[in-house]
Amino acid sequence: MSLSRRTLGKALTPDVGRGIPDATVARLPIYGRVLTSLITAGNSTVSSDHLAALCGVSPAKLRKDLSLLGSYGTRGVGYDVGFLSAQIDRELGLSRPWRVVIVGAGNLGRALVSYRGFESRGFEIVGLVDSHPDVVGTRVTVGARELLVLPSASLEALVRQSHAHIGVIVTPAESAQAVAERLVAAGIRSILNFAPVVLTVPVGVEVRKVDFGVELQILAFHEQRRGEEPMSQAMHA
Amino acid sequence: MSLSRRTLGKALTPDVGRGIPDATVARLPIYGRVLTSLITAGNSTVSSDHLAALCGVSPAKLRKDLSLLGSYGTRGVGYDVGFLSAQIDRELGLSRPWRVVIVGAGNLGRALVSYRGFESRGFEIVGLVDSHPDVVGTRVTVGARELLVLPSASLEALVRQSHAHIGVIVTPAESAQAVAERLVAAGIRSILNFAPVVLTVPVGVEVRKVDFGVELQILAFHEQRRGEEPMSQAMHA
DNA sequence: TAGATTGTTAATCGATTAACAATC
DNA sequence: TAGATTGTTAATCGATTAACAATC
Repeated sequence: MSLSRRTLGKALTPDVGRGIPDATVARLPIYGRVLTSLITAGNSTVSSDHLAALCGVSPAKLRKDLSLLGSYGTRGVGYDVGFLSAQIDRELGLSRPWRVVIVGAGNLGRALVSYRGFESRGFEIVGLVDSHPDVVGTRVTVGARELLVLPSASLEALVRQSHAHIGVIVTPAESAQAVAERLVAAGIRSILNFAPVVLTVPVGVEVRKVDFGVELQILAFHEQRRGEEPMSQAMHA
Repeated sequence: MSLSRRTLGKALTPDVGRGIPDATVARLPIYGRVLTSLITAGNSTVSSDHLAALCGVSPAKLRKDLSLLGSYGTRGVGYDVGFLSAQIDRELGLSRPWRVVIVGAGNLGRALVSYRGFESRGFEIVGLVDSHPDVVGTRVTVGARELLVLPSASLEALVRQSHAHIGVIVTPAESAQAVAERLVAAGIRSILNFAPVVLTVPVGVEVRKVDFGVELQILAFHEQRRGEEPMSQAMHA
């Protein structure tokens, strides 16, 4: 009973499976975005040195990461940006649409709805719910479309009818766990959690967490550490 | 991450000679938040098993992490939640106030301003700027206070006069790099970047990045992988 | 003492890096 | 060919884990 349920699942499998390491997966979206901007800029090929610099990683790491997807480069030449971009998108699953439900229409929820990066990457926001009567029934514009804020009670129906894949929790901390349970019960197995709580979910459900407070605290830590140490080299504005 | 092996022979200061590992630092805010909720709930002590379960990590990892801060537990008993919480806050630098400037007063910028988790953790938002004439001059409420949206031109003055430590960039991708450069020139050395771009900053400036798109793409990856594998191994609840 | 739980060790696992042979 | 750059190797580094002696 002391162990979290989540940690139990991965013990016995003899990893012959050729999965991409998590650290690499976490970098693929960055490579993808930079490649997109290179395509827009009209480049046709790019070397690992150049791409790595644009992505803020070392060339060795970049080549290692890309080699895990396959041999998509040309020695002496570099990578075809369009082709590589397509391979990364395919690997990440961006070549098919993913339907997203957003729970919570506060400031942050509305900011997410109007965030252009979703639609442009193939994510479709199929619904937005909120429990606050003042907010229910109002509209939020998403690009060309308009989204109606639905009452909290219709969450399950929304998930089922839209066949949503991903639930985004943007509620206060107090309601997040209950929302997560309702999402899972309705069939959702991927959750993006913005509430400052650790969610407990059944094995097989994937939760990712975004917490501005945590990021700020880590910055504060480094700021403090810097103040403690005598300034060495560094700094040239 | 320069490391200075300097011996300030203080009895109560734990041996932090080579610094807390990044992976541990990233978890400290989570431990801190859970401890805060335990304090609120009236608990006085907690075991590593229990705390680990609440934080979603393994007990071994938790004890290892905490042992890097010092020996703050009692064998056979556990940890005093108040004391441990204070040690983590001190380690993270939360026992002193940090002043934050927010650049960009769009949906997301305003969501951040009204995010309670900042003030409650000792961060003070000292200013909010935006380049859009329609937005400049409007007000945003932060808890009890009200924040006036300042014009972009006053960014440098704001940073200097408030002695801000941290800059938060919530602008569109196009303007983010320019804003970063202005922040750094004005003396900021810690940046939290919400714009979907990789920022280039001088050595000594710390940048952390939050990107919802990246998180969603990683979820999509796992969702796809799950669909591909005929759940043979991998899953047993 | 007997039971509980920490702090630490040593082994393992995974990720990063430098170097270079392969090859365009 | 000569120069450029990938893909891969092997070494290193860092993080995780299981186990248990220390000790409350």
